[in-house]
Amino acid sequence: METTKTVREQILDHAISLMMLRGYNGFSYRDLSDLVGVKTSSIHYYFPSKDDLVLEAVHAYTREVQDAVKTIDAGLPAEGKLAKFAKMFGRTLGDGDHICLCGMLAADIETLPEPVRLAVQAFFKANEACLTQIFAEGASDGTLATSATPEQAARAFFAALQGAGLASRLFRTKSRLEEVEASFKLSKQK
Amino acid sequence: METTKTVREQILDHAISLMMLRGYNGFSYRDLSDLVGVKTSSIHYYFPSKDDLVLEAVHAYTREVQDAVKTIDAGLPAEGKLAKFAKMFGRTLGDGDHICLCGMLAADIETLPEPVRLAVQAFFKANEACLTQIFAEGASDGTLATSATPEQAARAFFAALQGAGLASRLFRTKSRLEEVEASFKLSKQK
DNA sequence: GTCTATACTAAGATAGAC
DNA sequence: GTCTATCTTAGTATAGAC
Repeated sequence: METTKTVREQILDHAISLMMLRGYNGFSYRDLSDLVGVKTSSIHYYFPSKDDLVLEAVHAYTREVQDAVKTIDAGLPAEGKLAKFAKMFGRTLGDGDHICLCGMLAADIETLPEPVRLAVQAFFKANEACLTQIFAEGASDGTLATSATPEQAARAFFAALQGAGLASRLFRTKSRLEEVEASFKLSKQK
Repeated sequence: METTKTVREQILDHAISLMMLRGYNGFSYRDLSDLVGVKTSSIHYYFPSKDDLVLEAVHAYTREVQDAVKTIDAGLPAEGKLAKFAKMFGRTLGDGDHICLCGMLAADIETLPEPVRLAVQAFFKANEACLTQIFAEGASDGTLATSATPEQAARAFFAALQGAGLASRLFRTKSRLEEVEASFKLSKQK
C-alpha cells in the first residue's frame, strides 16, 4: 500500500530537507536534480524560480507542523503540554543535523523576498499562539512560571527552542531541548 | 585623533557585518570589494580563502564580545548582571537587521569546515560559562529561577537570546530580547 | 512533463605585471 | 600590496525538441 509520491512532492520534500540542513543560500537546483533524478529544467517547470520553491516549502512545512501540534491532548496539564510541544519540535528535526525550516529561514531572511518573510512570520505566530494558551493554563494550575505574561513567556520559550536547535546541532548533542523545558517549569526536575 | 584602519581591518569588519546580515553563503568577495574599494584579488591576498576569512572573523568577534562582557560590574546583583548581559547582546546587533555572528554561523554550520565549528562552539561556551556564574549567584540571592541547574539555565537563556535575535529581526521589532529577560526572573516585572 | 542545449551571471581562486 | 587578466566551476533561468 505504498502511496508513490509525485515528482513535485519529491522536489518539495527534498528542498525542505536541504534547507533545514544548509539554508536557502546553501543548496541549489542541481542538488535537487541529483536527489530526485530529474534535470534542473524540469524542476523549473514545477517551481519557476527558487523564490516560488521556498514559499511553497514554508507553506507545506507550516501545515505539517501545525497538524502535529493539534494532536496534543487537551486533557493534559499545562506542564505536560509544554513537554509534548518541545518533544515534537525536536522530532521534526530528524537525525540531529537539521534545524527548524523557519528558524533557518529567519536567519536567511535578509536575502529573501517579502512574501517569504510574511510566511515565516505566520509560522512563528501560529506556534506562539499555541504556546501562549499553554502558558496561560500553566499560570492557572501553577505548574509554569509567571514572572512574565503568557504571551511573553510563549515567545521566549519558542525563541529558546529555536536557539536550542541551533546549539544542539552545533555541539552534536540532543540534550539542549530538554534543558529549555526544565528552565520554564516551576518545580525542580528529578 | 583618528586611528585609520588598515585595509585588512576594514575587510574583516565588513565581512563580519555582512555575515551578520546575510550569512556565510549570502555574501561574496565582490561585496567586500565594493565596500572596501579594493579588488577581490587583493582580498585574497589577506585572506586566501573564504574559510580563512570566516575563521578570523569569528576570532575577532569573540574577542570583541568577551571584552564587552568583562565590563559587567561584579558588584551588581545577579538580576542586574543578567539584564546587562542581555542589553549588551542586543547592542552588538546594531540597527536591528543584524543577528549575532555566531548565531548566524550556527545556522550555516553544515556548510562550514570543522575549525569554524570549533571556533563557534568556543564562542557559545564562553558566553554560557559567564551566564552559568550569574545563574548560580541568582540561585543564592533568590532573584533568578532555580527550576533547572545553573548550567542548564545558562544554556537555555543563551539559546533564548539567540532565538529572540532571529525573531526580532524577522518581525522588525526590538522588544523580544526583553521578554526573554523577564521570563528568566523570579519576580514579576512592573 | 521531461529532456538537451544554451544563455548569462556570479562565484572563488590564481598568475603575473607593476 | 594592489592591480589586470584569466580560469574554472556553479548558479538560476529560458527556449524549444520530444
